[in-house]
Amino acid sequence: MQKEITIYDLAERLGVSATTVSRALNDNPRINKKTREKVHQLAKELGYRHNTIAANLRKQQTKTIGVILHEVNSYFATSVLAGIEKVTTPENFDILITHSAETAEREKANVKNLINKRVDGIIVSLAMHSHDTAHFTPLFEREMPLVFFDRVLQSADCTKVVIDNFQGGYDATNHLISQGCKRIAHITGDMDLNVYMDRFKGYQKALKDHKIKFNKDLVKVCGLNKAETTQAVTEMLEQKPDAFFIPSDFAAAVCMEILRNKDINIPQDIAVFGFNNDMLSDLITPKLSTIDYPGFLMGEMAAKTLIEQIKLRRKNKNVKDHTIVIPTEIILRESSVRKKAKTTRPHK
Amino acid sequence: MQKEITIYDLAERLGVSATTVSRALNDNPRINKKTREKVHQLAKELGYRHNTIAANLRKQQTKTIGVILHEVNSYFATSVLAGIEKVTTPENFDILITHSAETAEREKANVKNLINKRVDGIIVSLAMHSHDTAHFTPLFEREMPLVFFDRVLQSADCTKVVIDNFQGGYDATNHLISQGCKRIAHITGDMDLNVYMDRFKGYQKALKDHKIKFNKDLVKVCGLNKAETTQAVTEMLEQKPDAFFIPSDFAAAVCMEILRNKDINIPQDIAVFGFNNDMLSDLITPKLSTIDYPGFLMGEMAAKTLIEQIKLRRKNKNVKDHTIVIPTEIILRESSVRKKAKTTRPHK
DNA sequence: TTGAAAGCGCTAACAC
DNA sequence: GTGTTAGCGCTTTCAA
Repeated sequence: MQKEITIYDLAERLGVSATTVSRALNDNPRINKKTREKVHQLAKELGYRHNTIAANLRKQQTKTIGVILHEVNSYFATSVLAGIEKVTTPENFDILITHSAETAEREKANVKNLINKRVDGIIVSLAMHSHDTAHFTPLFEREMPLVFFDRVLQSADCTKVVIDNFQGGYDATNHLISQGCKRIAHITGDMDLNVYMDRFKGYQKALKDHKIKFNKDLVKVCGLNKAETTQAVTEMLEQKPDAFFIPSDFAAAVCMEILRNKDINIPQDIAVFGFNNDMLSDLITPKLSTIDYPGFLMGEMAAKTLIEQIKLRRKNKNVKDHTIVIPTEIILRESSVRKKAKTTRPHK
Repeated sequence: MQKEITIYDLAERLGVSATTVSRALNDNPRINKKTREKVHQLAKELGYRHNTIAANLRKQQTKTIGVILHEVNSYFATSVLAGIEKVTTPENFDILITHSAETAEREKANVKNLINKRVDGIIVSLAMHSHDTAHFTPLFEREMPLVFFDRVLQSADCTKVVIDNFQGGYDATNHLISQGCKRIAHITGDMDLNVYMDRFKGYQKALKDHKIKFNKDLVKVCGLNKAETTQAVTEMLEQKPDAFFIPSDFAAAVCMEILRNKDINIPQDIAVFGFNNDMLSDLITPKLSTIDYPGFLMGEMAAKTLIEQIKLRRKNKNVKDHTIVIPTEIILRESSVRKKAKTTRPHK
């Protein structure tokens, strides 16, 4: 390609200095209105494009927020992203999305990449398999503005945005019990992650509150993908459960398919309860009861807090860490409601 | 934060020049092995991080590919992304994902942003509403390596990766006819887009080949989101169709829900046919017949071609534009198969 | 209101 | 095998 036009090219043609051009382009108020217009005019004519790279290098800031997601392929992920965008766009921050495909290795590479790219701050949800979290220490050392959301680092001293997973697990289980379920199977994800651990605790608490003895044979941990869920559900059926509480709508849908193939009636024979209120929970038959997961709101809160941090940091002020807990909401649909009138609610 | 370590800091401490440090860090072969090791060692100790921005400015290349998607929230989109990543990762290209949320305005802003960020090339699928495509001309002027995929600019002289939408539309319609359907409703998206136009042409051709007269009352264009699809389907029912060919799995699923609510039997009363082979097509009941859309392969091809272009361009060689057509595959499931044994296939 | 000069951190041409 | 020097394109003092 022909070389890109620079501010020097503009300056030369207009007989002014590059400084003036730069100021004019940035609408600096102390530039003469006429000069400014001339500059803008010529810039447009010649197809000048601001070189973000050069500006970033000079300004030592990128106005970019790195986002590390564990996966991108879900309604939840896109909701979070939308929530983040809602607050970054008006603030003129760009976002750089990376995903770790649930592996610690990729997560590590992403952290490194984002540091090298000198993002101004990072929003992260942990990968399923990232037990060794040493790769985050460079961020702490740099005092990089950092917000964990959803799947958070329990130990770390940093800002977190989470939903009340305990309450969600409790509500789901409590509801299943109210429908007469007594052998509630719980197929869930890695308990090292706060989200699954807390939901599990909620499950246990609800059982306890209803004097149902906890039975560890009814609990199974797996990757919650199609293959592993299929296996877990199939094995679990030997325990003769009368309900499945699977805190992932996708995995719950997989479970429902298996039950259907075996001509098991949902919810009469076995009730099913998911988690997330994903798009598909409202499209499958019977519709899936679930816990609404306000991804948009989480993204919004995370971005808002992060930008605050970034601004404080620029002023060299101290950031105080805190945890934001977002309430959940139970969504009752056909897959779990045995009694009374159906209480169906549309997907938001 | 404390300032980041630079190659000058390393150079000073080691009593060598910055050049040497730079070379050592980049594993330049003409650097002494011992020197290289010392540099790497100290870099690690001090937590040195390569400054991508500075390097990019200097090298006049970013090793980054911009991707403009019309939306991110689909199995197709993530498949494409995965396909792109498969080829960019080994080539050490980063990808910068933007989405236009189906609006021309956002698309325009994204193009501008990617130019300002000086990406080395761009892969784009058009937004539904981007009729005015003037915002792409800066890319052509710059001879920016550019590949359109899926939703392409019909007019433009550039490389395109598409699937055989005509064949897909033909196969779907042909199949429905073979199942005895005669009044096949077609609810589809903006016909200015090649994808919908070509599927529509395939639909027409199949009708013609079976001597079924084309009836324009059975065709409706809408946004294919939940609200618009609901309205379109509801209105269409007045035409008493015996099949719906809706070239979007999501919209087809919405349609099926409406039919279910009206106690219309699928496929006996009305058959339904989608497009894309999305995740959900295999999870809903009855399972949705559809056309497999090889997103992963498309992403792969697009990225491969783009990187070729980028490399040619660096050598100042000419790029010749071409169109790559990827074949589709019909997936027959319960929603459309009335006769014979069920031919169900799992989602890939 | 404008300009000169310096520098962000890196790489590469050229010299030795 | 290593160093000197210049420069990528921009912003920002400081001075006028």
